Amino acid sequence: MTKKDYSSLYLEKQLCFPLYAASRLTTKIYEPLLNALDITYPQYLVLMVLWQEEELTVNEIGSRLFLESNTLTPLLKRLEQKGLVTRQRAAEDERKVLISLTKEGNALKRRAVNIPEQLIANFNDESITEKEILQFQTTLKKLVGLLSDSMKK
Amino acid sequence: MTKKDYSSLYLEKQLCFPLYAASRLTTKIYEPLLNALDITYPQYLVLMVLWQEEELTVNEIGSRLFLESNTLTPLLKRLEQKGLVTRQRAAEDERKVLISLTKEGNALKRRAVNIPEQLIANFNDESITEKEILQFQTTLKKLVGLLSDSMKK
DNA sequence: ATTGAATATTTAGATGACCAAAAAATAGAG
DNA sequence: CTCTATTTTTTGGTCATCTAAATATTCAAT
Repeated sequence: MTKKDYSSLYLEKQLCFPLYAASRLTTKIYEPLLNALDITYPQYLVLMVLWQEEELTVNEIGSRLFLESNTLTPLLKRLEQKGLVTRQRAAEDERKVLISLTKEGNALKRRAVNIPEQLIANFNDESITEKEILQFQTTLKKLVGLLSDSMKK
Repeated sequence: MTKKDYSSLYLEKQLCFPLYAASRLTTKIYEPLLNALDITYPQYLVLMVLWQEEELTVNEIGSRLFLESNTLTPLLKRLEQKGLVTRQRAAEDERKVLISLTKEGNALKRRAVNIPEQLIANFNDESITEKEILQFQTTLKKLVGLLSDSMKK
């Protein structure tokens, strides 16, 4: 009786677990900076989309973040309550809900603009080179593209 | 009046957003396979830890997955309800709760062992080479190590 | 015009992740 | 030995994510 090889099930061998861990840990790193703006990380993502495009429907925001409208609806309501966005049915097609930045939502952009550099400042670590990070980012984006394509099927 | 540069806030420039997207998308890819075993992705992670170590305290599981006990407690209760693990106070230190696999929990390992290869089979894509994935995995692990170190401070 | 399919959003219910605080047990200092 | 501090887990509350189902609007075909 030979023992079966279960090494494929080791956490260290998998890609998915470190992705899951890295995602949660990076979100945590953002937290103190986002607390200062009184927003959460997913809310920050939605705002980043809107800072680029001003007015979008719920689904349009979702397609950029790979989120469905049922996740976004309550999140957007919270952003509306904070006075950062408005939600109104589109006149030309009342199925759609247009999300727009308020003046306050737009103003928050100026307070957020320093966040990326503040994070990078925490990471002047010699063990990972700039070049390695860029390569990593390239593969990561490819991976996201592949995964999202394979979801559509 | 010159316009401020907000390009640092573009989603594409950041590392955190694609990590977040990749994590969620990979979890989704696992879903149909895990549904067949009647477990969720975080439950699968806990089981993978236990398949390697048989019996651990709540905190010991948490340290491997970067999760706190307040996240694990309800999750472990659900695994207990499914009959996959047992939870009992340690005799030598009754503050600790020992989590052990049941016979069923151990048996599930045999049904899970094919999951990794089934996933890889979906990904015979030419746009990413094996070598690139290995490099990616290396950097990802380094990143997780850095992030978790920086949390401890 | 009316019916039926497709599209867009919302709601409901379950799980999970996080913080803060409480509860329970142990360890340590005097 | 007792009191306080520490460790470990649980509880309660909020937000986020997912599936499935409900609602409302638009479009297409007859």
